[in-house]
Amino acid sequence: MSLPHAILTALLEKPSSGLELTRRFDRSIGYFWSATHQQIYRELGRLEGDGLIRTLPSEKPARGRRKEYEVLPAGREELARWAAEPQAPRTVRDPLLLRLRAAAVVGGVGLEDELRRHLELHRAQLAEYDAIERRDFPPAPDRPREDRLRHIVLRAGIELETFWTTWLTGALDELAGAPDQAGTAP
Amino acid sequence: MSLPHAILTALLEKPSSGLELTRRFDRSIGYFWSATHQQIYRELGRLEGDGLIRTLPSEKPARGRRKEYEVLPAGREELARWAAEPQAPRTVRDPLLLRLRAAAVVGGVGLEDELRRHLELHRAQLAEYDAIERRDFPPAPDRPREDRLRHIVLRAGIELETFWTTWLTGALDELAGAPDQAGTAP
DNA sequence: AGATCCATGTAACAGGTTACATGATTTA
DNA sequence: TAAATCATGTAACCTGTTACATGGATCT
Repeated sequence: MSLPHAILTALLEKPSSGLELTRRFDRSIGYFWSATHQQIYRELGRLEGDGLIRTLPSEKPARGRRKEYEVLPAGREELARWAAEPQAPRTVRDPLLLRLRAAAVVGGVGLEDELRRHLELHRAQLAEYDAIERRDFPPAPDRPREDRLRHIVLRAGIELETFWTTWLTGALDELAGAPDQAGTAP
Repeated sequence: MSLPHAILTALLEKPSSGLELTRRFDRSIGYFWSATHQQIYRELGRLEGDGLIRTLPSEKPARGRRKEYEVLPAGREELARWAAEPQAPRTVRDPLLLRLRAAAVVGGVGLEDELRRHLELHRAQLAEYDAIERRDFPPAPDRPREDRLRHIVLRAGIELETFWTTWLTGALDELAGAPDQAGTAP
Protein backbone atom coordinates (compact mmCIF):
# COMPACT_ATOMS: atom_id res chain seq x y z
CA MET A 1 0.00 0.00 0.00
CA SER A 2 2.59 2.57 -1.03
CA LEU A 3 1.30 4.20 -4.21
CA PRO A 4 -1.24 6.45 -2.44
CA HIS A 5 1.51 7.57 -0.05
CA ALA A 6 3.89 8.21 -2.92
CA ILE A 7 1.22 10.45 -4.46
CA LEU A 8 0.56 12.26 -1.19
CA THR A 9 4.29 12.94 -0.83
CA ALA A 10 4.51 14.24 -4.39
CA LEU A 11 1.45 16.47 -3.96
CA LEU A 12 2.80 17.89 -0.69
CA GLU A 13 6.05 18.75 -2.43
CA LYS A 14 3.98 20.51 -5.11
CA PRO A 15 0.26 20.44 -6.01
CA SER A 16 -0.10 18.96 -9.49
CA SER A 17 -2.42 17.56 -12.13
CA GLY A 18 -2.46 13.87 -13.03
CA LEU A 19 -0.25 14.36 -16.04
CA GLU A 20 2.28 16.41 -14.11
CA LEU A 21 2.40 13.67 -11.48
CA THR A 22 2.95 11.10 -14.22
CA ARG A 23 5.93 13.10 -15.48
CA ARG A 24 7.35 13.38 -11.97
CA PHE A 25 6.96 9.62 -11.54
CA ASP A 26 9.21 9.24 -14.57
CA ARG A 27 11.93 11.25 -12.84
CA SER A 28 12.65 11.98 -9.21
CA ILE A 29 10.00 9.99 -7.40
CA GLY A 30 10.05 7.29 -10.07
CA TYR A 31 13.67 6.53 -9.16
CA PHE A 32 12.36 4.57 -6.20
CA TRP A 33 8.63 4.25 -6.90
CA SER A 34 7.43 4.02 -10.49
CA ALA A 35 3.80 4.29 -11.63
CA THR A 36 1.93 4.66 -14.91
CA HIS A 37 -0.65 7.35 -15.61
CA GLN A 38 -3.48 4.80 -15.38
CA GLN A 39 -2.45 3.86 -11.86
CA ILE A 40 -2.12 7.50 -10.91
CA TYR A 41 -5.57 8.55 -12.15
CA ARG A 42 -7.18 5.57 -10.43
CA GLU A 43 -5.45 6.39 -7.18
CA LEU A 44 -6.23 10.13 -7.41
CA GLY A 45 -9.91 9.19 -7.67
CA ARG A 46 -9.70 7.03 -4.55
CA LEU A 47 -7.73 9.58 -2.54
CA GLU A 48 -10.29 12.24 -3.41
CA GLY A 49 -13.13 9.88 -2.48
CA ASP A 50 -11.45 9.20 0.86
CA GLY A 51 -11.15 12.92 1.60
CA LEU A 52 -7.34 12.94 1.66
CA ILE A 53 -6.90 15.27 -1.32
CA ARG A 54 -9.11 17.70 -3.24
CA THR A 55 -9.13 19.40 -6.62
CA LEU A 56 -8.25 23.06 -6.59
CA PRO A 57 -11.42 24.92 -7.50
CA SER A 58 -10.57 26.55 -10.81
CA GLU A 59 -12.64 25.69 -13.85
CA LYS A 60 -15.52 23.24 -14.21
CA PRO A 61 -14.16 19.70 -14.23
CA ALA A 62 -14.76 17.83 -17.48
CA ARG A 63 -13.21 14.95 -19.32
CA GLY A 64 -10.37 16.58 -21.21
CA ARG A 65 -9.91 19.38 -18.64
CA ARG A 66 -6.88 19.75 -16.45
CA LYS A 67 -7.51 19.06 -12.74
CA GLU A 68 -5.03 20.16 -10.11
CA TYR A 69 -4.94 18.40 -6.74
CA GLU A 70 -3.72 19.41 -3.29
CA VAL A 71 -3.41 17.47 -0.04
CA LEU A 72 -5.96 17.99 2.74
CA PRO A 73 -5.01 17.89 6.45
CA ALA A 74 -6.36 14.33 6.71
CA GLY A 75 -4.00 13.33 3.90
CA ARG A 76 -1.00 14.82 5.64
CA GLU A 77 -1.92 12.98 8.84
CA GLU A 78 -2.32 9.69 7.02
CA LEU A 79 1.09 10.11 5.38
CA ALA A 80 2.78 10.87 8.71
CA ARG A 81 1.07 7.85 10.28
CA TRP A 82 2.20 5.55 7.48
CA ALA A 83 5.78 6.84 7.40
CA ALA A 84 6.21 6.20 11.13
CA GLU A 85 4.60 2.73 11.10
CA PRO A 86 6.98 -0.26 11.42
CA GLN A 87 7.24 -2.22 8.18
CA ALA A 88 9.17 -5.28 7.08
CA PRO A 89 12.06 -4.63 4.70
CA ARG A 90 11.16 -5.31 1.08
CA THR A 91 12.00 -8.87 0.12
CA VAL A 92 14.30 -9.19 -2.89
CA ARG A 93 12.54 -10.26 -6.08
CA ASP A 94 14.82 -9.89 -9.05
CA PRO A 95 14.34 -11.67 -12.37
CA LEU A 96 18.02 -11.33 -13.34
CA LEU A 97 19.16 -13.34 -10.32
CA LEU A 98 16.49 -15.89 -11.11
CA ARG A 99 17.72 -16.14 -14.68
CA LEU A 100 21.27 -16.79 -13.53
CA ARG A 101 20.03 -19.57 -11.29
CA ALA A 102 18.00 -20.97 -14.19
CA ALA A 103 21.08 -20.77 -16.41
CA ALA A 104 22.92 -22.93 -13.88
CA VAL A 105 20.33 -25.63 -14.61
CA VAL A 106 19.51 -25.31 -18.31
CA GLY A 107 22.75 -23.71 -19.54
CA GLY A 108 22.74 -20.04 -20.42
CA VAL A 109 23.47 -19.17 -24.03
CA GLY A 110 23.87 -15.45 -24.66
CA LEU A 111 23.78 -14.77 -20.95
CA GLU A 112 27.02 -12.81 -20.90
CA ASP A 113 25.67 -10.37 -23.51
CA GLU A 114 22.67 -9.73 -21.32
CA LEU A 115 24.90 -9.08 -18.31
CA ARG A 116 26.96 -6.62 -20.35
CA ARG A 117 23.80 -4.86 -21.50
CA HIS A 118 22.57 -4.48 -17.91
CA LEU A 119 26.01 -3.26 -16.85
CA GLU A 120 25.81 -0.42 -19.38
CA LEU A 121 22.31 0.54 -18.24
CA HIS A 122 23.35 0.65 -14.59
CA ARG A 123 26.46 2.67 -15.43
CA ALA A 124 24.29 5.23 -17.22
CA GLN A 125 21.87 5.45 -14.28
CA LEU A 126 24.77 5.88 -11.89
CA ALA A 127 26.16 8.74 -13.99
CA GLU A 128 22.74 10.43 -13.88
CA TYR A 129 22.53 10.14 -10.08
CA ASP A 130 26.08 11.44 -9.72
CA ALA A 131 25.16 14.49 -11.78
CA ILE A 132 22.10 15.14 -9.64
CA GLU A 133 24.20 14.88 -6.49
CA ARG A 134 26.77 17.37 -7.80
CA ARG A 135 24.00 19.76 -8.81
CA ASP A 136 21.69 19.52 -5.78
CA PHE A 137 23.97 18.52 -2.91
CA PRO A 138 27.38 20.22 -3.17
CA PRO A 139 29.49 19.84 -0.02
CA ALA A 140 28.08 22.04 2.74
CA PRO A 141 28.05 21.88 6.55
CA ASP A 142 24.87 21.88 8.60
CA ARG A 143 22.09 21.24 6.15
CA PRO A 144 18.44 21.27 7.34
CA ARG A 145 16.99 17.87 8.16
CA GLU A 146 14.75 17.78 5.06
CA ASP A 147 17.73 18.23 2.77
CA ARG A 148 19.66 15.57 4.63
CA LEU A 149 16.80 13.12 4.16
CA ARG A 150 16.56 13.83 0.45
CA HIS A 151 20.30 13.41 0.11
CA ILE A 152 20.20 10.10 2.00
CA VAL A 153 17.59 8.79 -0.44
CA LEU A 154 19.72 9.85 -3.39
CA ARG A 155 22.73 8.17 -1.80
CA ALA A 156 20.74 4.92 -1.70
CA GLY A 157 20.21 5.20 -5.45
CA ILE A 158 23.88 5.90 -6.05
CA GLU A 159 25.06 3.05 -3.85
CA LEU A 160 22.56 0.62 -5.33
CA GLU A 161 23.72 1.37 -8.86
CA THR A 162 27.30 1.08 -7.67
CA PHE A 163 26.49 -2.35 -6.28
CA TRP A 164 25.04 -3.48 -9.61
CA THR A 165 28.00 -2.27 -11.65
CA THR A 166 30.62 -3.85 -9.42
CA TRP A 167 28.67 -7.08 -9.05
CA LEU A 168 28.02 -7.40 -12.79
CA THR A 169 31.69 -6.66 -13.53
CA GLY A 170 32.73 -9.36 -11.10
CA ALA A 171 30.21 -11.82 -12.50
CA LEU A 172 31.50 -11.32 -16.05
CA ASP A 173 35.08 -11.83 -14.85
CA GLU A 174 34.11 -14.99 -13.02
CA LEU A 175 32.30 -16.40 -16.06
CA ALA A 176 35.09 -15.48 -18.48
CA GLY A 177 37.08 -18.49 -17.29
CA ALA A 178 34.22 -21.00 -17.62
CA PRO A 179 33.12 -21.96 -21.16
CA ASP A 180 29.41 -22.56 -21.66
CA GLN A 181 28.23 -26.13 -21.88
CA ALA A 182 24.51 -25.91 -22.47
CA GLY A 183 22.40 -28.75 -21.20
CA THR A 184 24.97 -30.45 -19.00
CA ALA A 185 22.41 -30.92 -16.24
CA PRO A 186 20.69 -34.34 -16.08
CA MET B 1 6.10 -13.36 -15.62
CA SER B 2 8.78 -14.90 -13.43
CA LEU B 3 6.99 -17.12 -10.93
CA PRO B 4 6.40 -20.00 -13.37
CA HIS B 5 10.07 -19.88 -14.31
CA ALA B 6 11.13 -19.83 -10.69
CA ILE B 7 9.06 -22.98 -10.19
CA LEU B 8 10.49 -24.66 -13.30
CA THR B 9 14.02 -23.92 -12.03
CA ALA B 10 13.21 -25.31 -8.59
CA LEU B 11 11.62 -28.46 -10.02
CA LEU B 12 14.60 -29.06 -12.34
CA GLU B 13 16.92 -28.83 -9.35
CA LYS B 14 14.71 -31.37 -7.59
CA PRO B 15 11.20 -32.72 -8.30
CA SER B 16 8.95 -31.72 -5.41
CA SER B 17 5.42 -31.43 -4.08
CA GLY B 18 3.68 -28.11 -3.62
CA LEU B 19 4.49 -27.95 0.07
CA GLU B 20 8.13 -28.81 -0.48
CA LEU B 21 8.31 -26.03 -3.05
CA THR B 22 6.73 -23.66 -0.56
CA ARG B 23 9.44 -24.53 1.97
CA ARG B 24 12.18 -24.03 -0.61
CA PHE B 25 10.67 -20.64 -1.49
CA ASP B 26 11.18 -19.71 2.15
CA ARG B 27 14.90 -20.48 1.87
CA SER B 28 17.26 -20.67 -1.08
CA ILE B 29 15.05 -19.62 -3.97
CA GLY B 30 13.06 -17.30 -1.78
CA TYR B 31 16.18 -15.23 -1.18
CA PHE B 32 15.60 -13.64 -4.57
CA TRP B 33 12.05 -14.73 -5.50
CA SER B 34 9.50 -15.20 -2.74
CA ALA B 35 6.09 -16.83 -3.16
CA THR B 36 3.29 -18.07 -0.92
CA HIS B 37 1.81 -21.55 -1.09
CA GLN B 38 -1.37 -20.17 -2.66
CA GLN B 39 0.59 -18.70 -5.52
CA ILE B 40 2.55 -21.89 -5.95
CA TYR B 41 -0.47 -24.20 -6.12
CA ARG B 42 -2.21 -21.90 -8.59
CA GLU B 43 0.88 -21.80 -10.78
CA LEU B 44 1.47 -25.57 -10.57
CA GLY B 45 -2.04 -26.06 -11.92
CA ARG B 46 -1.37 -23.74 -14.85
CA LEU B 47 2.01 -25.26 -15.65
CA GLU B 48 0.47 -28.72 -15.68
CA GLY B 49 -2.37 -27.51 -17.88
CA ASP B 50 0.16 -26.02 -20.30
CA GLY B 51 2.04 -29.31 -20.51
CA LEU B 52 5.27 -27.93 -19.02
CA ILE B 53 5.27 -30.15 -15.94
CA ARG B 54 3.49 -33.36 -14.86
CA THR B 55 2.69 -35.17 -11.65
CA LEU B 56 4.77 -38.25 -11.00
CA PRO B 57 2.41 -41.20 -11.29
CA SER B 58 2.32 -42.66 -7.79
CA GLU B 59 -0.97 -42.80 -5.93
CA LYS B 60 -4.40 -41.55 -6.95
CA PRO B 61 -4.51 -37.78 -6.70
CA ALA B 62 -7.02 -36.48 -4.15
CA ARG B 63 -7.49 -33.36 -2.10
CA GLY B 64 -5.28 -33.98 0.89
CA ARG B 65 -2.88 -36.27 -0.97
CA ARG B 66 0.70 -35.38 -1.74
CA LYS B 67 1.45 -34.74 -5.44
CA GLU B 68 4.99 -34.65 -6.74
CA TYR B 69 5.81 -32.74 -9.92
CA GLU B 70 8.61 -33.01 -12.48
CA VAL B 71 9.50 -30.84 -15.48
CA LEU B 72 8.69 -32.06 -19.01
CA PRO B 73 10.99 -31.34 -22.01
CA ALA B 74 8.67 -28.51 -23.10
CA GLY B 75 9.13 -26.93 -19.67
CA ARG B 76 12.91 -27.10 -19.89
CA GLU B 77 12.79 -25.48 -23.34
CA GLU B 78 10.52 -22.70 -22.12
CA LEU B 79 12.86 -21.99 -19.21
CA ALA B 80 15.91 -21.82 -21.48
CA ARG B 81 14.04 -19.52 -23.87
CA TRP B 82 13.01 -17.19 -21.05
CA ALA B 83 16.44 -17.10 -19.43
CA ALA B 84 18.11 -16.06 -22.69
CA GLU B 85 15.52 -13.41 -23.59
CA PRO B 86 16.57 -9.75 -23.15
CA GLN B 87 14.74 -8.08 -20.27
CA ALA B 88 14.81 -4.62 -18.74
CA PRO B 89 16.47 -4.36 -15.32
CA ARG B 90 14.00 -4.33 -12.46
CA THR B 91 13.03 -0.79 -11.53
CA VAL B 92 13.62 0.08 -7.89
CA ARG B 93 10.44 0.21 -5.81
CA ASP B 94 11.26 0.42 -2.14
CA PRO B 95 8.84 1.63 0.54
CA LEU B 96 11.64 2.55 2.96
CA LEU B 97 13.11 5.08 0.53
CA LEU B 98 9.64 6.42 -0.05
CA ARG B 99 9.12 6.80 3.68
CA LEU B 100 12.33 8.77 4.04
CA ARG B 101 11.20 11.10 1.30
CA ALA B 102 7.81 11.42 2.99
CA ALA B 103 9.56 12.17 6.27
CA ALA B 104 11.36 15.04 4.57
CA VAL B 105 7.92 16.58 3.97
CA VAL B 106 5.84 15.67 7.04
CA GLY B 107 8.62 15.24 9.59
CA GLY B 108 9.56 11.73 10.67
CA VAL B 109 9.02 10.91 14.33
CA GLY B 110 10.44 7.55 15.34
CA LEU B 111 12.12 7.19 11.99
CA GLU B 112 15.55 6.53 13.45
CA ASP B 113 14.23 3.57 15.44
CA GLU B 114 12.83 2.08 12.27
CA LEU B 115 16.18 2.52 10.50
CA ARG B 116 17.96 0.81 13.39
CA ARG B 117 15.48 -2.06 13.29
CA HIS B 118 16.06 -2.56 9.55
CA LEU B 119 19.81 -2.37 10.11
CA GLU B 120 19.62 -5.28 12.54
CA LEU B 121 17.52 -7.37 10.15
CA HIS B 122 19.94 -6.78 7.28
CA ARG B 123 22.91 -7.60 9.48
CA ALA B 124 21.29 -10.91 10.42
CA GLN B 125 20.55 -11.75 6.77
CA LEU B 126 24.12 -10.92 5.83
CA ALA B 127 25.45 -13.24 8.53
CA GLU B 128 23.24 -16.02 7.17
CA TYR B 129 24.52 -15.54 3.62
CA ASP B 130 28.12 -15.44 4.85
CA ALA B 131 27.59 -18.77 6.60
CA ILE B 132 26.14 -20.30 3.42
CA GLU B 133 29.10 -19.05 1.42
CA ARG B 134 31.60 -20.54 3.86
CA ARG B 135 29.73 -23.85 3.83
CA ASP B 136 28.96 -24.23 0.11
CA PHE B 137 31.69 -22.24 -1.64
CA PRO B 138 35.03 -22.63 0.15
CA PRO B 139 37.97 -21.27 -1.88
CA ALA B 140 38.71 -23.61 -4.79
CA PRO B 141 40.18 -23.16 -8.27
CA ASP B 142 38.35 -24.14 -11.44
CA ARG B 143 34.80 -24.73 -10.41
CA PRO B 144 32.23 -25.95 -12.97
CA ARG B 145 30.13 -23.25 -14.59
CA GLU B 146 26.95 -24.22 -12.72
CA ASP B 147 28.65 -23.75 -9.37
CA ARG B 148 30.10 -20.43 -10.48
CA LEU B 149 26.63 -19.22 -11.44
CA ARG B 150 25.15 -20.25 -8.12
CA HIS B 151 28.01 -18.56 -6.30
CA ILE B 152 27.51 -15.36 -8.33
CA VAL B 153 23.85 -15.27 -7.29
CA LEU B 154 24.80 -15.74 -3.65
CA ARG B 155 27.38 -12.96 -4.01
CA ALA B 156 24.58 -10.65 -5.18
CA GLY B 157 22.70 -11.40 -1.97
CA ILE B 158 25.79 -10.77 0.15
CA GLU B 159 26.65 -7.52 -1.59
CA LEU B 160 23.07 -6.28 -1.47
CA GLU B 161 22.85 -6.85 2.29
CA THR B 162 26.24 -5.19 2.64
CA PHE B 163 24.89 -2.19 0.77
CA TRP B 164 21.89 -1.92 3.11
CA THR B 165 23.97 -2.17 6.27
CA THR B 166 26.51 0.44 5.20
CA TRP B 167 23.86 2.75 3.80
CA LEU B 168 21.68 2.53 6.91
CA THR B 169 24.70 3.10 9.15
CA GLY B 170 25.61 6.19 7.15
CA ALA B 171 22.02 7.44 7.19
CA LEU B 172 21.82 7.16 10.98
CA ASP B 173 25.13 9.01 11.32
CA GLU B 174 23.93 11.75 9.03
CA LEU B 175 20.66 12.17 10.93
CA ALA B 176 22.32 12.11 14.34
CA GLY B 177 23.39 15.73 13.85
CA ALA B 178 19.96 16.99 12.79
CA PRO B 179 17.24 17.21 15.45
CA ASP B 180 13.70 16.40 14.34
CA GLN B 181 11.34 19.29 13.75
CA ALA B 182 8.04 17.69 12.74
CA GLY B 183 5.78 19.70 10.51
CA THR B 184 8.23 22.37 9.44
CA ALA B 185 7.03 22.12 5.82
CA PRO B 186 4.40 24.69 4.74
C1' DA C 1 -11.12 21.26 -41.59
C1' DG C 2 -7.53 18.18 -40.25
C1' DA C 3 -3.44 16.93 -37.61
C1' DT C 4 -1.23 17.07 -33.35
C1' DC C 5 -0.68 17.51 -28.70
C1' DC C 6 -2.37 17.84 -23.93
C1' DA C 7 -5.14 15.66 -20.59
C1' DT C 8 -8.24 12.44 -18.41
C1' DG C 9 -10.07 8.50 -18.37
C1' DT C 10 -12.16 2.83 -19.20
C1' DA C 11 -11.65 -2.06 -19.55
C1' DA C 12 -9.56 -6.34 -19.22
C1' DC C 13 -6.27 -9.00 -17.32
C1' DA C 14 -2.15 -10.87 -14.73
C1' DG C 15 0.22 -11.24 -10.45
C1' DG C 16 0.46 -10.96 -5.38
C1' DT C 17 -1.86 -10.97 -0.63
C1' DT C 18 -4.94 -12.46 2.96
C1' DA C 19 -8.34 -15.26 4.91
C1' DC C 20 -10.47 -19.31 5.00
C1' DA C 21 -11.77 -24.43 3.86
C1' DT C 22 -10.99 -29.37 3.60
C1' DG C 23 -8.97 -33.88 3.36
C1' DA C 24 -5.29 -37.21 4.96
C1' DT C 25 -1.94 -38.82 8.33
C1' DT C 26 0.33 -39.13 12.56
C1' DT C 27 0.55 -39.09 17.63
C1' DA C 28 -0.98 -38.42 22.46
C1' DT D 1 -10.81 -40.72 19.40
C1' DA D 2 -9.27 -36.14 19.60
C1' DA D 3 -5.72 -33.01 18.48
C1' DA D 4 -2.03 -31.73 15.80
C1' DT D 5 0.20 -31.56 11.59
C1' DC D 6 0.81 -32.36 6.72
C1' DA D 7 -0.99 -31.19 2.39
C1' DT D 8 -3.85 -29.19 -1.15
C1' DG D 9 -6.85 -26.12 -2.38
C1' DT D 10 -10.89 -21.71 -3.00
C1' DA D 11 -12.30 -17.03 -2.86
C1' DA D 12 -11.98 -12.22 -2.52
C1' DC D 13 -9.39 -8.46 -3.04
C1' DC D 14 -5.72 -5.18 -4.29
C1' DT D 15 -1.94 -3.66 -7.23
C1' DG D 16 0.26 -3.26 -11.55
C1' DT D 17 0.23 -3.72 -16.77
C1' DT D 18 -1.49 -3.20 -21.45
C1' DA D 19 -4.48 -1.61 -24.85
C1' DC D 20 -7.72 1.44 -26.08
C1' DA D 21 -11.16 5.63 -25.88
C1' DT D 22 -12.44 10.48 -25.60
C1' DG D 23 -12.47 15.41 -24.97
C1' DG D 24 -10.12 19.99 -25.39
C1' DA D 25 -6.63 23.21 -27.29
C1' DT D 26 -3.51 24.71 -30.78
C1' DC D 27 -1.42 25.16 -35.13
C1' DT D 28 -1.43 24.96 -40.28
